[in-house]
Amino acid sequence: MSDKPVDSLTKDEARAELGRLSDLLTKANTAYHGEDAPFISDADYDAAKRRNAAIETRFPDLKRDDSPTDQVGAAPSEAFSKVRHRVRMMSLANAFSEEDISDFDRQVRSFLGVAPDTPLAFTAEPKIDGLSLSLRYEKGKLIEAATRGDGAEGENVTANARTIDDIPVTLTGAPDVLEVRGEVYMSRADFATLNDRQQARGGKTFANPRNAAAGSLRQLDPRITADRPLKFFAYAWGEVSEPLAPTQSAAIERLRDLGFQTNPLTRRVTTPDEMMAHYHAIEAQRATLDYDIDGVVYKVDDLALQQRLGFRSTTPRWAIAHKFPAELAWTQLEAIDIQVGRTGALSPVARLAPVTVGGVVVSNATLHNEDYIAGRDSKGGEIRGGKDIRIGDWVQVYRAGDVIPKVADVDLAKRPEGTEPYAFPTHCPECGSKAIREEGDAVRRCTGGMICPAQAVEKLKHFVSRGAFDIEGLGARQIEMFYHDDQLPIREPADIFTLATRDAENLTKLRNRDGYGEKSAANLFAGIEERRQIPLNRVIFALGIRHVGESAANLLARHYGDWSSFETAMTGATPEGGSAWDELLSIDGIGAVMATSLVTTFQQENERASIDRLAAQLDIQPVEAPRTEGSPVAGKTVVFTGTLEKMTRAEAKARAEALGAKVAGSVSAKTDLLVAGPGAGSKAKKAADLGIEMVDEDGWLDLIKDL
DNA sequence: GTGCCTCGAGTTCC
DNA sequence: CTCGAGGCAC
Repeated sequence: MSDKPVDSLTKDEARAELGRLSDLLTKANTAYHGEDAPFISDADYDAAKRRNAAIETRFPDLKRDDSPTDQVGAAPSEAFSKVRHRVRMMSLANAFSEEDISDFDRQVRSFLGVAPDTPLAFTAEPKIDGLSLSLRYEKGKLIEAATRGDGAEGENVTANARTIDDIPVTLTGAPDVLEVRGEVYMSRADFATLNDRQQARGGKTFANPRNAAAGSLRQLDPRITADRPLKFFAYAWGEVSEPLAPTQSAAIERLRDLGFQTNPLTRRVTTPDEMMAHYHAIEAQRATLDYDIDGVVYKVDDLALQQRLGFRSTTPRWAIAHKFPAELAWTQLEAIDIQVGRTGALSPVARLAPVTVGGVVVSNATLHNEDYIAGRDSKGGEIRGGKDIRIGDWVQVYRAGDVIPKVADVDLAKRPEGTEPYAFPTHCPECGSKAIREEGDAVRRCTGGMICPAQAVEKLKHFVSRGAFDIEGLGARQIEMFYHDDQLPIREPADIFTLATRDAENLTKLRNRDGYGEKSAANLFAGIEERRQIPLNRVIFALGIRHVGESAANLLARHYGDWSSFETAMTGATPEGGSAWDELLSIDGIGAVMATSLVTTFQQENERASIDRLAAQLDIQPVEAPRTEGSPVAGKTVVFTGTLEKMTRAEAKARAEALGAKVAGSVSAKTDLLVAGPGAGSKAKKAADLGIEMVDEDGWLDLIKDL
């Protein structure tokens, strides 16, 4: 790229350079998105893009049809290809107190049926404050490295991972398939040196070692990553073709033997007291370590037990992270703003004088709700000793779980004179409708419904969000823009699917707008078109009905199967009762509150009409109950009774559900199978009366043994 | 009725 | 990530 100042370019030079820049940026984009090695750095990419824009501003008539300025979503941060994890990368549940730790020990024992006095081993290791990485080795060769991402899908950073010294490129004596997981981090000393160097060069400095490690790993140019002093500790694994060892501690040793760095402060402990002792020992060393840690992780040592314990929706039952107390900071509360959510909830947000806490500058913090500001909890009890929060107050903030800033305390001694308790608004700041608090509800909600623009926009954002329609090129920012657009508005979900038709009829085309070009407009329309065909569960979730999230939407979709059955059921049911209502409540996981929310939504004329307009635009795919391949209990209703000797209730239930069965608590005509252990009483008798199939615990295990 | 366990909703920062 | 609420087992 030429260095000649934009101001002094002749028109011919400008035309030629726009061509070169367009070519360069297009190639760079392709390289980022595809398999090719990226060939220019973040900084060069940005510089080229800025120069391109500057030239276009000076010579608007030279702007090309394929101008890189119009390529929406080509930001470098979206540049890595996606990798689906074959074994999910879970997060960990957190513990903050000794009590949480003994709860964890108790829960594990009760799930497994291990008596309190029987020793149960755990590993305890420091929790490194970096970013997790999964390394896939096949036949001893590193073939792929991926970040955690959302746990299911991460980013491919293989080229960058290869440059890290602690990550072996080949392994000897490893299983054919081995996914090693661990933490990429930067030592404190290296972080300080890097920041000095960056500063000297006029580059950007990082707020903390964690950000520096994250920023370095996600460089588009692996040569930059190679230049950054990243390190890696291995502490877990994903897919393996053969077991590494019978225990967690032995598996970690095996990883060390294979050539990985493992943390030297890892210990084996057997009681909550020992866990606490090791926690305090590590905490005492924290300041002298050369890397940041934010707690201690405990894992059940025996891998067979880990497998029995299994997973909750996002976390394993066999591990927990014991976090160090959060860092605190004092600052002044400048204002309280009210945000309106998609359900109309009025949420107060604290605007703070910027303050550094936990290595990050914080200027906003959540204030939860009315009661939290007033110093009351939801049951009318006191929090912060009953101290209320006022504008102008000095407040103590911390980052809960090291992420979300919260206001913890108020310094009454520094309270300015003449302050008043904060008067929570009784009307929606966005639409002026009355905001009311229902009996027993902690939040105040705007009653404006679809009239309220804030609610409408938030609902639309939810509609296009990840678990819902997830339309490429139509994110929160675009929704905001289209909602306020007079030429081509999106005011309700159905409008999204008429966008292309309306654009075709309009005089001002989307492709001629700021921020859009021929290509990006076409991409958006294609992205929308792609989602016209969509599974029922996503549609139900996308509607954004209160209390109906992803999980409830799945249950409903599975139960009703197709859109017309679902809609007929929702419009036919009334909270007063009747067969449609009873059927709704019979779904495991759907209670009266969810049912009422669903039914009242479909009863409101305007909501109903809006939903109908949407459905008319879509090709909604039916959802089949998950056919668990070859499972003899798929779709069956199973009841466990009596004493189970080889597994606990919770375990039996989790296992049965994983095989597609529904587990009920009591025997009824709908029960398909009763698993009766010794001491089975009335349930066994009732099952016999109803002629329901019965097996004992061994019979059950035999039934599912091949799965 | 009480006490788990999960899910849903709202939120921050880079 | 956290809090509150919903659902369900005991």
